[in-house]
Amino acid sequence: MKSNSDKNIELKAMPSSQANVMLCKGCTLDPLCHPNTLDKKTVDDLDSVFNRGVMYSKGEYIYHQGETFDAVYVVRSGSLKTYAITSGGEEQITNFYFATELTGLNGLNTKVYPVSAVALETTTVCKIPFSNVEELSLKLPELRENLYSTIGKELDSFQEMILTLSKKNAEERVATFLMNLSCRYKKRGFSASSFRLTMSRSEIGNFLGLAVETVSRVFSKFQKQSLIKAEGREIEILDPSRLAVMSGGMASEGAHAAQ
Amino acid sequence: MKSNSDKNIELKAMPSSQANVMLCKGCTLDPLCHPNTLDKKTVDDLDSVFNRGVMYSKGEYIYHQGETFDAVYVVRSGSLKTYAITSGGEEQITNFYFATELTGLNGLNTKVYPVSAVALETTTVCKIPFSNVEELSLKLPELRENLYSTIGKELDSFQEMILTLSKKNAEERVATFLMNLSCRYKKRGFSASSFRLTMSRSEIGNFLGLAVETVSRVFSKFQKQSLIKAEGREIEILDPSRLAVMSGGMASEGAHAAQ
DNA sequence: CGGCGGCTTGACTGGTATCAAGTACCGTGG
DNA sequence: CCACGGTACTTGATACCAGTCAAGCCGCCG
Repeated sequence: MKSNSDKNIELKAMPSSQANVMLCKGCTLDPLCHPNTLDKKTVDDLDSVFNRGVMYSKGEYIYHQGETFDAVYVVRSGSLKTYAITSGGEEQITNFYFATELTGLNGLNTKVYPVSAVALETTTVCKIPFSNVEELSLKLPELRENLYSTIGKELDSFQEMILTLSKKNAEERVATFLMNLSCRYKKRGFSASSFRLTMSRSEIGNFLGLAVETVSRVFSKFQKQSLIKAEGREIEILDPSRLAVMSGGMASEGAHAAQ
Repeated sequence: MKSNSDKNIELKAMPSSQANVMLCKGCTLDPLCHPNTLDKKTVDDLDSVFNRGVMYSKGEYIYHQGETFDAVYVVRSGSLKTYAITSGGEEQITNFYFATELTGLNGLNTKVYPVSAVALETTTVCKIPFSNVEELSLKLPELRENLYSTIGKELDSFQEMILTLSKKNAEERVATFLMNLSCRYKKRGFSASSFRLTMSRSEIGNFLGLAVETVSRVFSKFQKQSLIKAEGREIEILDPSRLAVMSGGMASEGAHAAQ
């Protein structure tokens, strides 16, 4: 019942300034949005440049694979997935992103987004033109530090994923995935043991390199073993420590998605 | 016969300044080493700070997993692998790096290298303290641009790897790997069709998430199909287009390791 | 010469994909 | 309100790819 949709409703009912303060707390690029070291004029400039808190419905695109890279996005509420279409025409999900996490950095190399980003539910994001990030990061060492750290987390996350895909079996992958979600929810002040998945079994399978049926079977098996309780997308982690062991002990830390 | 060891010998025989010029041409962080926009004093500073062209023998470590992150490294000749030791104590190779490629960026998040880097053959690298990269990137937009692009390539490379691991079978993985190497060698002015592997079958298997035996079998099969000729580590690509098709068409571009 | 590590090949096994069927759920429209 | 269709999910049966075990070859080095 810690679903983010509750959050969205709350958000809509609030004056936007208040919502900003609430959600930007702990945001990676907070200095960009609330630069207390900058003068009034600059702040006003920012306000006009940033697209703070644009709302997307489930299935709507934040950016498309192939589009020119010009901005990064901070998730303020909700969640999204990024995926690439392979030459074979299949979808490959590369990551999921939740509130406070930053997406879009992959465009850094080719200046074109190598993936598309789609909202998994009603989701709000802040669009931040990359030129501004660059420019401001020259002035604000704190922000620069955050940017590097965020990039590092994204790299870590991918490396962790490579490890998962090349060394772990189906059960270990699913356990890793659940522990990772649990960890990320906890960091955001939600329950670590009880949450609602915002993605389908099929999307989990795609992400983890498993068939839908396999994901489903593992969920069932975990349930029989009293590791979790799963009713549709509602998940309860009954035995976190045992699940952590199953995951190969690599579910912790800041892995998967930049915070 | 385009082996890098020839290169090393050549290098040693040359006056070091000349060697620098030759190898730094096309180097990602060239502006850091030859900053023509900076005054003489600064250049002298750089000379004292940078560790240009340190040589490592096969098996020697450039940096260790867990060490404090303080520098990035540009490979000048030879090659190296980076790997993490998992909680289960297994080795997971995360990438290979060749001349002109940059490694060490993964430490950006935790300020600690999440992997170890080991020379696969006689290898020279330039050690560049990250504080210098940061500092100079503030002054040199060109360098900053390069840095971002390099980071982006590393992200691309990992994403590509995730795709390979979660969607491709053994043959596609090996084909992808060979095409990728071919592409990278070509970019460096070596033959795209004929080269010597600097890593063992076992290391290829580890990297691709396959057993050694599987790698060996795929090499044999490719040979029977006249796709390649493989004599130990000496590889000749006989039918690049067919191999590219086998790889799932995703072997191209700047994927795998930052240039 | 013998030993050892890297590589190859064969036989067998097992985990996961695939195919197939059935159920539950949800939004839509009557 | 219910009927309907579609999607998401589950579960079972079967097939196959790749891992594991085992044996042998080759080249290198002590």
